[in-house]
Amino acid sequence: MDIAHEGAPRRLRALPTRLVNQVAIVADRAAERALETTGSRRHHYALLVALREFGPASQADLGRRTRIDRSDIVAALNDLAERGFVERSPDPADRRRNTVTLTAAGARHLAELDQRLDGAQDELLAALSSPERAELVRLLTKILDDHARG
Amino acid sequence: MDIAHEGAPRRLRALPTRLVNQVAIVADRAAERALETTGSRRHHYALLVALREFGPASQADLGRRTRIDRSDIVAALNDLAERGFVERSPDPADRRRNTVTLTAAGARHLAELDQRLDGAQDELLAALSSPERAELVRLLTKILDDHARG
DNA sequence: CCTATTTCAGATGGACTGAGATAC
DNA sequence: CGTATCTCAGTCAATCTGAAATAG
Repeated sequence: MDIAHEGAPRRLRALPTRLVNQVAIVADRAAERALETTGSRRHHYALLVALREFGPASQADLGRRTRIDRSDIVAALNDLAERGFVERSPDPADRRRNTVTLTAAGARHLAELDQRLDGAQDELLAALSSPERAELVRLLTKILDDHARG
Repeated sequence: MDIAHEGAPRRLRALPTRLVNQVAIVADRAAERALETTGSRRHHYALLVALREFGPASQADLGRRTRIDRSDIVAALNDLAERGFVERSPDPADRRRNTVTLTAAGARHLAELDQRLDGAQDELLAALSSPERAELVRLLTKILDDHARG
């Protein structure tokens, strides 16, 4: 028999660092489950989204946009390129860089992931009203913007 | 040069599962840094808090209270027992169980961790007002309570 | 000379699984 | 018998570090 979150110590229930950590576990599980059958993970999704929104970019740029580590970018792009969802080509203007481009197949794959992840959001936030969801997003964004300036 | 969170794709900035995940990274780092010199980590802290709040408990109970996996409980309690912060004794009423007890040294150590973690909360939530912090805790708790019932 | 980009090899900590031994 | 507890061994995805090769 499982004890619900109400069974946790008061101190832990009121500790924001812990609270955020626990909600992230639930959130990550929901996102993982949503992507389960797609062959993609959160990193792949974030990279595809960045390419759709900003157009072709270098790997270093993608890392800054998504906050994914340079080294994990390499691995995720290898996967995506193998499946034909992105293409890597050398940047003639700066030969250290790869220009990464979203393919048509990649855009279609991304649309599918979008839908599945919308479902994961609803699952995570089922207990919250629309204004509550908006407020949560606002507060989390405020925290993140504050720390990204550090 | 690092791009702030404002530089992230709009879709990602508005995606709660992602947002929570990113804030959790910041939160975990703050908590880790706060505990850095203490020889304890988040698991140790959660276990000590549970023992203080509920008194002596079996390892299975501690796992339910803290949502730490049975197997990670074993490792964390090994550490704490080695340092004299908890004691394990067989439960005479049910000989499958260990009764885990907080020692005086453990309580002193816990008081130190409490203080350090208070600092980590302020660091994480620096950008939020008091009512905003309370609202964030309320919303996160609501999500967690909702999912703990699944 | 120093910095930036891509890549690889690996460390680390956390969440989790499976199985065995023991006891209810 | 089936179930619960404790323990160990080990998997897994994600975060992150260090260093090499190349190029600005």
